[in-house]
Amino acid sequence: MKALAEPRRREILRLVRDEELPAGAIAGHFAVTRPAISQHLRVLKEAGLVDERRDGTRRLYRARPEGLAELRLYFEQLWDDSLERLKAEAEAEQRTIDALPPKPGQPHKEH
Amino acid sequence: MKALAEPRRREILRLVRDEELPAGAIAGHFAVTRPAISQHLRVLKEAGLVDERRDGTRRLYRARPEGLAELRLYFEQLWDDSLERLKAEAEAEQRTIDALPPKPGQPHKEH
DNA sequence: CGATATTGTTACTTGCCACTTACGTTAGCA
DNA sequence: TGCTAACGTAAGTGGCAAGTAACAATATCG
Repeated sequence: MKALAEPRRREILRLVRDEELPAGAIAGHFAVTRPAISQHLRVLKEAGLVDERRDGTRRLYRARPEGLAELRLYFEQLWDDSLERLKAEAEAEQRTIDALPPKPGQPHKEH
Repeated sequence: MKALAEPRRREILRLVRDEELPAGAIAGHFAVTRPAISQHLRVLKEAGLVDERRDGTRRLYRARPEGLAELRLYFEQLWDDSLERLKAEAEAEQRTIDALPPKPGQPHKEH
């Protein structure tokens, strides 16, 4: 998640999304030095967002679809949970109201 | 996107995901001071991820589902494009192979 | 084996961000 | 009209992260 916070890393990820690219070619697309791109690639690799393959002295990078899918799932779950919980909570509250007619204060709802 | 990079902000967002909470109650869940939480809330508000509502001296915060949906859409698009492009590329390569039967070396796929 | 090319790694500097302390603001109440 | 409570805001500090320069590692070619 933190790996995607950096705009440059998102650009890199978009570059290697379709085709496998060597580190030098990736660095050629930006106005920063190769070491900077190399570090970005390491962050992306550790985050599971890109795959590295060695070919001679070069290293080819490509986006890892599973990593993207994982992030997508995270947001989907956050969103769906929001709807589900809202519904479940409304129902539970309704049951509480039905069960305790004269009680004025809600006992749970803690933190 | 950068707003979600901070773990504490993700926690805050999860807290106000279901129920509306005043700033003090939110700060009570963490070991940091209220001003820190206040700043986090401002970032989340500017990112369109939470809504603020004033009630007397208090300010109530709640997650904004549209903000989450937008982020989810971003990842979905990134993922879907990845699949589409991968398929299109595979088909294009297949056509290339079909078109040049006696050529020993692949013209593209440069390395 | 020596020379070159491609890349990663380390040490360092710079800039941003999270946090705290102190102060300002607004609403409710005696 | 004061007094308090619940916030936000401003200024300052510490730490992490991005970038650069110099160095190290590995493979290819003569």
